[in-house]
Amino acid sequence: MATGDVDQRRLYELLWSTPSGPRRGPRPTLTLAAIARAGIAIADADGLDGLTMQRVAESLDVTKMALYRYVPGKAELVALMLEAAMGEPPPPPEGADWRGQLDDWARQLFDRFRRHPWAHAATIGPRLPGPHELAWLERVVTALTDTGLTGDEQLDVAVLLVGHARNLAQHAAPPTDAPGPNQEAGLAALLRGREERFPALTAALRSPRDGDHALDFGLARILDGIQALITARATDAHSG
Amino acid sequence: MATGDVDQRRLYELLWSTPSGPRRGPRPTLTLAAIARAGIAIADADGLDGLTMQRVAESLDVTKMALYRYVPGKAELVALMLEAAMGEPPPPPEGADWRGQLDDWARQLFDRFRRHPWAHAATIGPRLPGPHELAWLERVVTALTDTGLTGDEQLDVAVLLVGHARNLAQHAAPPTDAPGPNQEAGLAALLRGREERFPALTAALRSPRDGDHALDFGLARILDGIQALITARATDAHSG
DNA sequence: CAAAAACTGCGTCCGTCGGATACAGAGTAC
DNA sequence: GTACTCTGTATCCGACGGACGCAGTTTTTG
Repeated sequence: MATGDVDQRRLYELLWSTPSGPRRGPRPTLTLAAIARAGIAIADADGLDGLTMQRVAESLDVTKMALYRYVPGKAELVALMLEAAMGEPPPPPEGADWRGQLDDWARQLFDRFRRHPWAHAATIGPRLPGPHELAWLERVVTALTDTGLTGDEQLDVAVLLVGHARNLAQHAAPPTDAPGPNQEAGLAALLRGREERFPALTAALRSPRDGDHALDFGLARILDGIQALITARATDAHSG
Repeated sequence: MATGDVDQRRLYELLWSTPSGPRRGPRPTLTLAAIARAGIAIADADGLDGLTMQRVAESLDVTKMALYRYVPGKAELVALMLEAAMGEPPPPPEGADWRGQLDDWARQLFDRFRRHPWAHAATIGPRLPGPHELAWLERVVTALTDTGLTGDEQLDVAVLLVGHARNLAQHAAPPTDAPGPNQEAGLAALLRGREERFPALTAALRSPRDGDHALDFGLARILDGIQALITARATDAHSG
């Protein structure tokens, strides 16, 4: 990853254009989808640092330079991989209210991020979103329609939720991983011998630990906060 | 950034060891702090991709390889930069309750992340935290002592807040930047001509936009949610 | 049916980056 | 003063992203 420059115009066409009509010349041996799939497999295993044009090409039985006929560069390849890895958003659970919908939505997104650890790094900074990404966003706003929240607030909720899901995916190990030593074990080791410097942390770690509930905890607090706002809005509207 | 391997033992010594006693040989011309400072200046300007050992060395009037006498590699340099860039946590505002303390804490952290956009990428995945990072954590847990939350929950609150501050720093432009076109302007342009595909998003963007309040909004919801939990706990304790 | 046009895949080359290694000189302890 | 140790440096290497131009193949046009 030493390429920070993205060809915005070409990336837009790659993300949003429909398959074009009849072309001249020999027919391509590869497809964008296949290239993205190959890249995802490599990045899932070895991260974005392990993702090289060379390896992608090898896994497709092509030369490295052949890829550049399809993709302008590595940055755009990662963007395509991200769009493919996120995929279509799942349908909202039937009969669920806004809270049930958002809860499910956040957990599904968390799962996507956990399955593709490189996705976190790939979603830093301003980006050109793809159709799938916008479809995920659309789901949140749809769930919040008729709750009394303004459009701004609906988008802010989306930002808040996607941030939480993404952040917690980095703390959690990928699903295939063995249990292994978690973050807090290392924290406890670090604190040993420094108890008087970090007394509150030491005390917090002394209490009984039962599994990792950070996703659930944060999600519950966020949804509680949103619920309080919606309730307040409804009360205002009725009384005003 | 093509170095994902970190020498954990040496990094621990670099982050946590005190300056050692008298040494033999010629005295070093550089200090770890000066190197980290130089790296921060470069990364602030051009990001982690613009940060090369060569450039850091040049800005210190040394050869590239001289840096490796102080730092095992680039990954460890970034870790040191992060520790220096975050700095000591600010003192809690006087007389503030837990909510006031956490609100101020989150905004201060947000500010640090906004000033150093590369810090987001530098904090992905499991890491060895430095003294400053643990001191920031300690502040949160201290603020939540005697609120009735368990140690687990106090840590979960910290994860939740740091995630929000960090996530929103990436949406906001660095403080020195001109206003410029924000994210939502690009979103509106993307939606043009696709209104029937993303009806809810289109509607949300049609409502009046007045500035970017995503940080405030999310922070308020999170703190509301925590407050609700604390209140419920207190009620349980009194009635049980 | 022939020829031009367009597009694909590939071989070669280059600049840059992170890092290993070995060496010469400088400063300190005995 | 002498031996030892640590510093800064010069040189070298492999890997990577990407530019460029060539040859072959397929479709369109006369």
